[in-house]
Amino acid sequence: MIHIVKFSSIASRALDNHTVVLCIQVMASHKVLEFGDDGYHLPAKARASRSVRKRRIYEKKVSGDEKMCAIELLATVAGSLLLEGESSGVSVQNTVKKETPAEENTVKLSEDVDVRCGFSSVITDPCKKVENVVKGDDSDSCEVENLSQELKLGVNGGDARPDVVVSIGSNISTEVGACGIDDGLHGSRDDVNLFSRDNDDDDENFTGYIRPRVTRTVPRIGDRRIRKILASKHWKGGSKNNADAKPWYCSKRSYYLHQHQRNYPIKKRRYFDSISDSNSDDYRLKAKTYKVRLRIKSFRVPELFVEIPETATVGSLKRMVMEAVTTILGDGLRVGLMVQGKKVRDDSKTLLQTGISEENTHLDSLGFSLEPCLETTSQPLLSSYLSEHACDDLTLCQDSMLNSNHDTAPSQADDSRALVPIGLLEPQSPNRKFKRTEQQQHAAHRRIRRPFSVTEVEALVQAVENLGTGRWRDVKVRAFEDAEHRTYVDLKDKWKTLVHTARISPQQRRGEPVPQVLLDRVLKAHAYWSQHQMYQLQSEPPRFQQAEALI
DNA sequence: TTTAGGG
DNA sequence: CCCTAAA
Repeated sequence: MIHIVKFSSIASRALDNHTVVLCIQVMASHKVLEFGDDGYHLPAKARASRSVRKRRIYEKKVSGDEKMCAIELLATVAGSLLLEGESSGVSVQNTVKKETPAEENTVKLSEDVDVRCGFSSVITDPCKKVENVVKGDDSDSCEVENLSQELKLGVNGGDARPDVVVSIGSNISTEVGACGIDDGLHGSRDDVNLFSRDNDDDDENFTGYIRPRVTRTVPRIGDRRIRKILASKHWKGGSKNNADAKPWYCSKRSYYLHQHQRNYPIKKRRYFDSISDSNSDDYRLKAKTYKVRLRIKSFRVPELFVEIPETATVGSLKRMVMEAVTTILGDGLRVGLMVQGKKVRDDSKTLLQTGISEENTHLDSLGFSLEPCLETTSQPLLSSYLSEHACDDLTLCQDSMLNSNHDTAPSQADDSRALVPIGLLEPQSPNRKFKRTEQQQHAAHRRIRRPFSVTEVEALVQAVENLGTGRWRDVKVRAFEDAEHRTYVDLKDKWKTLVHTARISPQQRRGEPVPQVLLDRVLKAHAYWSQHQMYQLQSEPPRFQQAEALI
């Protein structure tokens, strides 16, 4: 059962040499939710209100270059997901001391990470429009000195897979490790660090990052190379491609794992061996009872693009990031497991069968991922907390999440438990709870269904007869001005369905029957305006009533 | 913001 | 109803 999940930190970086590092601490399934050094709490309103949303501004697509020019915000939540095995009773704590906004275009991130157990992971982002959420919060326009450009924060699509992950922030080095069940016999339990990026200057334009337990100055970033990283085409991708979406980092991870295998402390390989019972009646028997504890050392939130005026305060920025993160978490996450680059989907397999507990050897290529929750079998990981405390506030978030996720292959939704039998996951109860709320959430977002009454249909038909089928705004003003809940889009949609209804047999129609006479008028008007669209485009649209006679 | 269509 | 590309 996962008791504690924390985002231990989040770092963002601006392109203009200004760096802002934010830290977030999230304690899922508990109530703590700190944000940065302000002790930020889960926003009471992480979702833009309907009204806000309504008048949200649609922006022109930002050109690639514009995007680039905009502050490249590297939002990296290098957090630690702490697992607390209930059975073992091991309580893990992760402490991250936050950052120090620098005055000189640099920021120091100092932290003290002490994570005992966890697994590194990456959230393959689900959300594709955090902007919406964020926008709802543009009210705070205070002063900010360090941000000179507009921060563009965006969340990549479902199957985002950046070439590179640039992380500044803590826990960048992902660590995957395993240790025997904590029996206290092994006082020393070094972290298995498979990812030391130290010598990894790469080919990938890593510009800098901070490792745990290190205080370091983030290099200034003025280099456009970053763009490549952030604006990587790989980040985009329709949700429909989610079917085969794998956590983008998988391959990368493997890569790094191999690259850094040498860093793997040999002594660790003996870790399990030492666990064997001293009495060791039967080694093999004991072996089967081995327990593996996996570590989620950190995980990143892929990308967050936030739009914030330069006059905003750091505090508001943090809030935005918070909301973005919340959004991502809001939809729930599930765990994906990868062993040696292969996704393990068969939940029934034992770890032994998967080759995880036998020797440590396989751990080298063990990888976890946090993925968007899908389908009904999904395993919301962090959502339990959210569902309990922030459901109402995450509607919009959920919306976007859902929209970007429901196209995903359901087949992925079943591998989450493969490696969690350690009792780290305890999905059942929290899950169901989440489920309900999720649906409720969805329902909450979607406007309530309001079937058109015959009277309304009449009014609509009348208006269309006169105005034609291309002036919904006018139809609205003219016939539904007072019907606040009927937008011109609604009217347009209704007309669409009316035409359809009129064309199908009465038996196939549903809902309150529309008088045939009206349907006839619908058809007639539709036919008419189809023939006379030209008039609409031109100056003198003939009156339907009159023109009708001509037909 | 509206329009026009697909989902 | 929703979501959006386009206009």
